[in-house]
Amino acid sequence: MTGAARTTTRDIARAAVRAELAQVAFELFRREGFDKVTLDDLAAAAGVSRSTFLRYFGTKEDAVLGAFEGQDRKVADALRARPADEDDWTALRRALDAVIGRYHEDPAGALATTRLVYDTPSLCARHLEKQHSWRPALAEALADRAGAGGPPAIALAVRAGAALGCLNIALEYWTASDGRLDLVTLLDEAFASLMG
Amino acid sequence: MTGAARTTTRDIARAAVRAELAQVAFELFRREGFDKVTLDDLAAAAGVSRSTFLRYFGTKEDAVLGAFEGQDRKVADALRARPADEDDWTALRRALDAVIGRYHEDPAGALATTRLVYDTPSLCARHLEKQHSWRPALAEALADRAGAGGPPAIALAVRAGAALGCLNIALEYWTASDGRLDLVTLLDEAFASLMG
DNA sequence: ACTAATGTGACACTCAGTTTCACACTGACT
DNA sequence: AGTCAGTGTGAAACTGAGTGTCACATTAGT
Repeated sequence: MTGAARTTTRDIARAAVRAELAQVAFELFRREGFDKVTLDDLAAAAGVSRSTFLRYFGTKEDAVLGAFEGQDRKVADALRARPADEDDWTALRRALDAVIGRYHEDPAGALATTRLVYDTPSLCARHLEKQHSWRPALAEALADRAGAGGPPAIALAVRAGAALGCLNIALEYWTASDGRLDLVTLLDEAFASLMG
Repeated sequence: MTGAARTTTRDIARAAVRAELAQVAFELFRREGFDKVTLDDLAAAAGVSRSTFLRYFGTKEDAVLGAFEGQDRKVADALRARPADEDDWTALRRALDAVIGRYHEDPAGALATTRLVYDTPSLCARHLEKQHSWRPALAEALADRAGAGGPPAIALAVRAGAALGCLNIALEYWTASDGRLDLVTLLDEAFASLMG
């Protein structure tokens, strides 16, 4: 039974190749535009075959959106780590800090990625689709925090969804300002707009 | 100059054909599953050529999602029609009544459509993408209501987004309950969860 | 009745994504 | 050392969505 999820040397090499491919793809997309670049172009630029490229990323979009992978779990974990007596809104707001860290570490890269995603319809669509699954994950984390006897499930879903909406809108404004506005401030403002 | 947007006899015929094609497509999708049905199947079933089908609906998805077309404008108009002194949340909640009317008129059909969209990934993605453009439209309507000196744009965007989130979640729970739960109640509950 | 605009079908084409097969490499076991 | 299974890669054929072009028919306007 070798099926256990052990991290082997091979996995590390795989991850490195994957990162390299994503990098090459991203630069090509930025230079030529996502839609103008074909899978053949990508494969040629990366020095692999079309087959190989598609084995690393099931779709062209995933070569870009892989950057966002695992963020849902990160936020959900951060949410579960918040003190149990904290109200949902504060906990959600704090949990989102786990995600916006990225944007402070590499603002230029994050800005470029966000731009590419926002103004490429197919990327935007896929991104929304993936984010759609974040909401149930956050709602579940909220339920874990609240334990039995907390608010009904629909309330938790609404709050999780609203928090994610705040994140998206804050990112939108941040991107529109070329990263000049402060993301933390924007996110706080967004959350504040939900009240009253 | 015949370019003016006059409704001609042709337009009426076109709309009828469009509705007919959508109907045929919908039944085929429900019976066989969206992904199993090819454009050729659709064309054959509808008795037109593949070209013609694609002229009526730019994509396979649009044959289903055309049912939702114009809802954004309907909600935005309803929003603008609300009294100016009403608070944003109440106005948004009331404006959404313009949309859920459909679900009361033909619950079975609405349920079937919603189901099909929700559990077909490509349809779900396109739907989310289209709904994405509703938010700015609603935010603009809120801005019109508030006039100058109202809340900042980001606040209106957040509220519009949250309201749409409520709609989606209410619809989700309604669908999950096979239409047995009351949609209006669900929507009220959703809005209530935003407060406190 | 003539003409111009428009709807339709046929066809060729590009590209994404799937599947299949063959080949090369690596690591383990004898 | 030599076989053997597992795995990554490349080549190729295939399906299906969507685009573009062209010819033909129908219909509206004069």
